[in-house]
Amino acid sequence: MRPIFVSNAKTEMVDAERAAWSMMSFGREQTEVDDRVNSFQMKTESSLDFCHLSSPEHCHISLQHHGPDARQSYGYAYEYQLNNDPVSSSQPIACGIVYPSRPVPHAKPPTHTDPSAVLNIDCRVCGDVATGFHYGVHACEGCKGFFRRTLRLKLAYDPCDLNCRIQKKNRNKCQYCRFQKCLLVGMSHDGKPLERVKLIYLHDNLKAECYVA
Amino acid sequence: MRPIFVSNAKTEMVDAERAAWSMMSFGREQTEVDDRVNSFQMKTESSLDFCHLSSPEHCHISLQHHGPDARQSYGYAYEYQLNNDPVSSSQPIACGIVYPSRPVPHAKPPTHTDPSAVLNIDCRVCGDVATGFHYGVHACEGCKGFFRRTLRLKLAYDPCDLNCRIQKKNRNKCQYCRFQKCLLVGMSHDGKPLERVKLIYLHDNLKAECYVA
DNA sequence: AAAAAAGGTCACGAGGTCAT
DNA sequence: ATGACCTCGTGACCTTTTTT
Repeated sequence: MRPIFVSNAKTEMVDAERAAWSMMSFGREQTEVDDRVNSFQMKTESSLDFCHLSSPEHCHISLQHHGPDARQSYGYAYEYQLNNDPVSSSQPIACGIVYPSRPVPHAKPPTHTDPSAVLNIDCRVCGDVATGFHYGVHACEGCKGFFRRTLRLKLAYDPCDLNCRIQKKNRNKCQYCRFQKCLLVGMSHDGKPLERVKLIYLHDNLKAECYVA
Repeated sequence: MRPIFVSNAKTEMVDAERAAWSMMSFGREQTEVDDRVNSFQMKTESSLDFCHLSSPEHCHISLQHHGPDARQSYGYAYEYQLNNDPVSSSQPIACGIVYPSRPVPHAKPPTHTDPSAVLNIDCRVCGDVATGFHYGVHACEGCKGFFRRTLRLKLAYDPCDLNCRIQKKNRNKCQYCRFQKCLLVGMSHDGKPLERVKLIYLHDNLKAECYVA
């Protein structure tokens, strides 16, 4: 767990009015990294723009390379903290994923059927493996389809006040609570819940997509 | 029943922590095979990674091709044994299905209503023809319905300590032992017992999905 | 042109039905 | 009570549209 500092990264605010970012401290959770990632760490070890976040939360970042040898998973997790107070410390925030913004040339593009290409990030609704950023949040194919069907067919489910915990193995047990969870984590048909999402370009082909969870 | 050995297969552990596989011996139950399958047998006639299995059981593997002529069923059953002890012998385990990892283009996938497409797999409870993967195991319509009713109506059966052998022709004779058998082979209301599933890549487009039941 | 996300498809299995 | 048959929600996989 060697803490590093990231700064001077090129950032793109998805919702500039609301968010501003503060100093981040990273804690590496995994020891194995490849050369490119090490160099990324070298280059980014400086200081980020300050930002505010309405509801700071714990944060995980997962790194992934889709290089020529993508079959060896490079995924590993970061934790970092942002401060609402630009000067002082320690309210942890946001959750996201870091991945190359575009694949290395000659690298086989990852496909759905290629197990090595799976994002190392969980579906925010049920915890299954997320296949992408769907309706504003990282979600698995199941929750993506469920949300799409619900809106498209204007489905209404039997109300439930048990606030069921939605997990992969039981996500089909309570449609009402599953849909509530979809809304809770920010799924929206009108595009990304922009005020919660922010992109950080950490390195040439490494991009962080962070959001408040 | 010509026994073959499979090894050096690329494996993907669904639950790497739990399972490790041992030497497998296959016994062909059907004599008619097409060229591709013969070549598969040639190529894979070597030795598998060793593994442990918590509860070894009898095992069936069914091969299936979804080739251009998928309407002719290529399904046939394998029996094989795995050993917990990598060196010596004979505790049979696991049950699975082998199929191409991706369908051949233009091949019509088999459908439910197509009689030729019926899985050549036995119900793990009574040995009748399985109609699918129900409650986590391959089961016939009868045992599927029986298990569903038992849970849904919370039925309790007269205890029996005879450990009755459940077969198609006598499966309705002892409800208690039938339900015990359902549980024994791993039937579960919570969906597939995923932690028990393992994929083995036997050949380019042949994949085995094995589970301990 | 390429990547990502939205949207469509359909085999599959859970659960219901009802003649037996 | 059983089980053959049925309906329908699900989600893996695919195509289309949008974004970069």
